[in-house]
Amino acid sequence: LTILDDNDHLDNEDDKYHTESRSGEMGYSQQHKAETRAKLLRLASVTLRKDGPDKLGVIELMRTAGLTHGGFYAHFKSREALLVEALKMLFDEAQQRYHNISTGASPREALAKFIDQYLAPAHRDALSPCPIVTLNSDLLRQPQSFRAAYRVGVKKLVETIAGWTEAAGITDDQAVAASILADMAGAIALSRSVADKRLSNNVLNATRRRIKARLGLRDAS
Amino acid sequence: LTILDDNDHLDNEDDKYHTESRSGEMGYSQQHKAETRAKLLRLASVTLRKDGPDKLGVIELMRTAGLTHGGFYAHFKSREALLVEALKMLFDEAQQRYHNISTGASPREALAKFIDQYLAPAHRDALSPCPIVTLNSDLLRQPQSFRAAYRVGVKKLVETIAGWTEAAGITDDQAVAASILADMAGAIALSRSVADKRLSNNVLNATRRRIKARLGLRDAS
DNA sequence: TGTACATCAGTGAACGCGCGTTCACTGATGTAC
DNA sequence: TGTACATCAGTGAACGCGCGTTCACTGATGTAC
Repeated sequence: LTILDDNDHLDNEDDKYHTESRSGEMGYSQQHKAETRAKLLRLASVTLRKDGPDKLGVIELMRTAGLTHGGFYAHFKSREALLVEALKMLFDEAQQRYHNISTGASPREALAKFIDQYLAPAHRDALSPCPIVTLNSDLLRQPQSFRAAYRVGVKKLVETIAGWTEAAGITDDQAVAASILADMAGAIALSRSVADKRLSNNVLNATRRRIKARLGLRDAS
Repeated sequence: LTILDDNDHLDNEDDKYHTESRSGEMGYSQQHKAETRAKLLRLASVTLRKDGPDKLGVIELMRTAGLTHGGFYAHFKSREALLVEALKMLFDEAQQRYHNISTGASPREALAKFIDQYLAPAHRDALSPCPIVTLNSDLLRQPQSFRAAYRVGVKKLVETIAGWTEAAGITDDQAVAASILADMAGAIALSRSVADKRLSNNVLNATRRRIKARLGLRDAS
């Protein structure tokens, strides 16, 4: 009878699955559609981050997802709509990383961790997860819809950082938070365009120490 | 006879023009070819700066120059070669602007002028003449030839700034010069992605004051 | 000076290719009875 | 439970378009005699 209980349990879960996913629609389930859309967005955001907005193609995306290109328009109004959604996803992911950094940490710890991670050589050498680093030059070349989403994303990130500095009793000035982000993003960008590794590392180190000193944070190295 | 003198003068200029321009070649003059090439590069560098590397097209470029697309290959080996040349031109122009800033000015004056101009709201609101601002996100997406030229260009700019700080008796550390450039380029990029004009201006002002304080320069505002 | 010839920047058709979008369709999966 | 029907995500041919590059050519401008 324990087995039966188990079976019941599984049946219940299946029922739950079906009622939640099939909604009142026919044909493919809404969950299935949502999963496909999520998959497309996930793939699109990777391409957007890696190759930029101009290289994000509908046909290539669908092929990567194992689908044919015509089906794209069941999920997105246009390529531009996809671009905006993918960009929002990149900013949401950044916001999530900020959230993870600050969870269980004091504001000062969060700031220090954030700065250390951002200005680590590993960040320079990898595909940056930060949309500001990967996409700042694209801002003025893209349509208004893209710019608007970008600006909303930056605003939220700045507010999160300003929240930390305020909670740490340093300052509630958003311009300080914004210029820290600007300074760090610029440092990553420039460290990438310096061939000399020693000089490149020095740029990151100098920036890290300077920002931390400015905020009254201790620097380990 | 004054008229004759004038005519002689014109004739002489024509002769000069012909001997200088026709060189030893036949058909079109070398000067004519060089002028066309220069025109193409000038137009290409504007497009590169404005619309980015991916939007710089051979056919569109030739049409803008009033030529047909086939003739392109008399001047450049490939689109990629054009891209690299156009990029070099942008960096050369930047280097020229740096030179103009420092002519007839003390190192400290040059630094102050440079910082003030770079972080002016006018820079944020215009198409940036600085290749770092306009192209930093493109670096990792473009071919090696592009990256190499970009890195050479940045290196020269950093050396020029380091030359100023050294001559001013501040520091001979290139990492300081590089991180100033990074800070400023980042500030312009971020000020553009902040919708709130007041906050955007504050980012620029905060960055300017901070950099000047760091270098021991007086700030007018 | 005048004429024959050589050069080569520029022309424009053609190449193979990829793009975003549309649209008539198919077929797996749901509901209704 | 079994069967008829409806839905709609996904298919794939087709659309007009633009891309970078090649190539046989043209014709303006030079040199040679």
